[in-house]
Parts: sequence; C-alpha cells; structure tokens
Amino acid sequence: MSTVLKALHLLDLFTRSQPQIGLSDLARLAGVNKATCFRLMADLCAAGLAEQVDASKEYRLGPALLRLAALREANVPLRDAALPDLQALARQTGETAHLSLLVGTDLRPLAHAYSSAHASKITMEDVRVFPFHATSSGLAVLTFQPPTFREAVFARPMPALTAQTQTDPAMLRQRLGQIERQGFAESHGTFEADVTSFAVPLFDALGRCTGALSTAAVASRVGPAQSRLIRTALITTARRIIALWGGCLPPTLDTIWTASETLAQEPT
Amino acid sequence: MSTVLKALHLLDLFTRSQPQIGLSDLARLAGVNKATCFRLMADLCAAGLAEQVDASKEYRLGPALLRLAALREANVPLRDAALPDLQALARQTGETAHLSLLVGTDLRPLAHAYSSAHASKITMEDVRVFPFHATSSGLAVLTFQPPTFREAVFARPMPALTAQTQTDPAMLRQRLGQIERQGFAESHGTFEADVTSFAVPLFDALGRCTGALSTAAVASRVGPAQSRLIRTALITTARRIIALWGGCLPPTLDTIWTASETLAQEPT
DNA sequence: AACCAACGGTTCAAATAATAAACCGACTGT
DNA sequence: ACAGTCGGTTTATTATTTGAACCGTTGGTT
Repeated sequence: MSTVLKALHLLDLFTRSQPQIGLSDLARLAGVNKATCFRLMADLCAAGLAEQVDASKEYRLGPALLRLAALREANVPLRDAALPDLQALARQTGETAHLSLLVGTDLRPLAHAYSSAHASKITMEDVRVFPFHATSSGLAVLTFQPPTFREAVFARPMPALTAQTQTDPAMLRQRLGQIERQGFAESHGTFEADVTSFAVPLFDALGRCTGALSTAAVASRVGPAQSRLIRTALITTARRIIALWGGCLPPTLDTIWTASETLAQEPT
Repeated sequence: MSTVLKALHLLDLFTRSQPQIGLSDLARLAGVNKATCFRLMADLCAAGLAEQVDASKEYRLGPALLRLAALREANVPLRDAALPDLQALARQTGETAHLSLLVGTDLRPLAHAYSSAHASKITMEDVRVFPFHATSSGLAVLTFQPPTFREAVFARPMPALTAQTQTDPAMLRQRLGQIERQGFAESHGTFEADVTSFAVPLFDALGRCTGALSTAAVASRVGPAQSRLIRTALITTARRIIALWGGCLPPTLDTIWTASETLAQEPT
C-alpha cells in the first residue's frame, strides 16, 4: 500500500466521539508501527491537515482542512456536484427524480431531473416547499430529525392536500417508525392524486439528515418490479450523493440499505 | 522530502482562480515527474481529498474535505482555537486583547483576554456590538468589505459616542483608504474617552474579511515604542489566528504586514 | 489526410525513502 | 523504587517511489 494512502487513512481515525488521539493509540488503531505513525503524522501536521494539541501531545484534525473545504465548496457547490447523479437516477428509473434540502424548518427542492422514457411526467417545478406530512421526501427527512423538530412540525398546520393525505400526528408517528425500519419512505397520492413516490434521506458531514432524494411516478406505472427497481436505484444514488457531499450515513441505516441491496440482487 | 508531503503539496496548487488542473499542468506546477504526479493524485483521489472531473480528466479538490472540515470545526470551534493566541497577545503587549467576528451586518465580540501587567484595564465585557465607525476593529473590518456593505453601514445611524467620534461618511471613507494602505486601524478615544486601540482584520478561508483582532489601552500609556510593539504583535498574532482558522490573507495586505514586521526588527 | 504536439496513463530498472525493533528520557500510579 | 506507558529518536534492512521512455488518443495545423 502506498505511503500516502497510509497517511491519509490516519485522518479517518478521528471521529466525533474520539476527536483527539495520542501517538500510540493512533498507531494501534491504524495498525502501523509507532515510528511510522509518528512520521506520517508529522507530515500531516506540516501540511496542516492535522495538528498537535499544545498541552497533551495528542493529535487532531488541522486547520488546513477548513481552507481546502471552503475552496471545494466554492468550486463545486452541492447542487452541481449532485446533478449528474440525479440525472442518472431519472434515466435508470425512467421517472422524475427530486433532490430536496432542509433549509431552516422547511424542506425545499434543490434540483430535479426528468426521464425521457415516458410521455407523462410528474413535474413539480413550481413547488417551493415539500410538506413534511404529505410527501415521501418530507417523511424521509422527518424520520431522522430529533423529536423536538418532529413535534414542531406536527404542531404546524398540516392541510389534507388530497383525499389520501394523512394528517393525524399519531398515525404519522407510526409511519415514521416504519420508515426508520425499512430505510425509505413512500407516499401514494398523499401530495397529488395518482402520484406514487419513494424517498431516502440524505446526511451531511456530521451525520445530520439535511435532505432527501426521491422519485415521483404516475401511480399506475409502479408495479412491484418497478417499485423494487426504484428503491434500489434510490439507495445506490443516495450513497453516491452522500459521499459526494462528504456526508456520513448512520451505521444503522447503512446496514438496512445494504440488506435491501443484496436482497435486490437475488433472483426473484 | 517525504512522499506524503509531496502529495499534500499538490492540494495547495488548487486555487479559486484555478480550481481544476490537468495531470500534466499539475506535474509542471508541482515540479514533479508526470508519472509521480499521477500516482500521488490517484492516492489523493482514493482518499477522497481530490477527485477527477468526469468529462475532462482534470483533477479538483474532493468531497472528503467537507467531511473532515466539519469534524474539525465540531471539535475545535473558532473561538477555542484562537483563545491561546489571544491570551498570548495580551501578555506580550500588556494590554487588553479583543477578537471580534462579523455576524450578519454587525461586528460582535467573540473573545477577549486581559493582561496582568497593569492595574488599569480596559474592560468591554458588556459591549455587544462594536460600532464600525467608532472602533478600530470596526474600521479594520469595514476597510476590507465590498463597497455596498460599507455604504450600507454609513447609511445607518452613526452616533457620536465621544467628542472624538468621527461621524462624517466622507471623512470615514478617507480613513478606510488610509487603513488599507497601512494595514491596520487605530482609534483614539472615538469609542470611549482616553482609550487608544489598534486593530487588524482577519480573513476566512475564501479570503473574505470576517473579523478583527485588536488591543485597547489607556491612551496615556501608549507612546511611540508601545504603539510599535502593539502593532507588530497584532500582525504576528493575526497571522497565527488566520492560519489556525484556515483563512487566507490577501497578498497585498501580506506584503504590507511583512514590510512593517521587517521594519520593526531594524534598529530604531 | 497526413502530420504534429500534447494529453492522460503505463511500464520497469534504478534510486531513494519508508519501515520496524530497539532504545531514550519523562511521566504516572502503585 | 519500580513497572508500565507515554511521545519521540535511531538504525540497518527493505520495500516503495521515481523518472525516462513509451503507449493510444485527441485536437488542431498544414
């Protein structure tokens, strides 16, 4: 393995729960010799990617990361970075794909992509806010918010947009639990009649859910096979976008997603 | 030179004006062999610190930086990172040191440190906002803001806090020009009577001025020698804090500061 | 169309830098 | 006073890095 990769691997050992690590621990964690670890960390420190705490001699992530990350964000805004994957999702599924972002207390569309597979498209160009209670994206995001946020949303008015819209907080809480277990959200005509939609949550660098990825399709088109295809495509695309954003997928959700991915590969 | 440093040096070649660089250019810029450059970039890409643009094969900074930077910021908030340097500044100068941050349209105190050298201290514990027109910090920050921001500030009410306070926009514009040339701001009793204060601007990762570092002293204590000492200490500390924050000092200001630093080292 | 230069990427012997065990002084708790 | 750990250093040995030359491709020029 190259020396550079060994050094950069050391950076990944720093986590939120263990933000500062001593030399010996670091060497143990990385499975490298202590002397090697020392030299690698010295290099990382020289480049500013790591630094040593004054008092204890422990290491932690360095200030240069801030500069480089700001540069990256300036050059490749989140939207642009995700757009190709979003378009690929629309192509693969043949359905309209949406990318939404949590802005303050609202879930707002960030980008969308259409497929050319079908003449009938679901357009949501003029939607400015995705209602949490009536869209699959909203439910997906809501599921991974802290309870205070969830209850604040339930306390706001939740209009019944269609005959199918669920507006009872108790029922919705139950839905969220279901979504958490299965790793994705779905909605059947709760936002617009005859529109079936699936969504998965997206996570930022600190593991917070800050958006959702979804597809919307004419209900009649979504049979069991198409439903399965959409869900697996959503998961793999979500994985890519989260990685692209430097995000961090919660381990529990990761295992759920992995399970449904492997399930999809098995013969029907 | 270690391979790791060579690799990490490559990251510093990406700038705002040149965010994507091809392999050959990169090798030329870094002064390394093309094959070497290729391997190093492959490693950086594997670690996510860099990535290749799909269409052109150019390289750019990668998504992992976002994750790592968020982690760094979560573990070492700006305030904590700068505090030791701020305290050192207070110790070196024997005066009160202030660190202020631009929050929205206001300049707010972020931290302060006192010296034990003198019995009479300048305390500004209860100041919630630094007026731009009446404090050295305010003027320092204002100098490096876009014209629209400056004029918006001048359009707001600018109360005369002391007999010395300058409130005429035309005069203030002239002051800003002077500050830009000399690389630091000063105020003599414009915020509080008999308080002389010096300030230098601070810059974030994108080169925007987002705060200031300042000292405040009883006017009678600040003779020519003390004034010179304070200014050089401010500059060196500001350099450290900007580096710690992953900030980016504008080149023009850098040369001005370097000039005054070397000047200070010469015999009187 | 033929040419040329420059591109990203690959190869392989030669050169160099990385490695790991042992060691050091300092500190800590027993 | 001891044993154990820490961060850091040294050393010969070893494995990785290096760079000139070489692909196949691309894009512009003659």
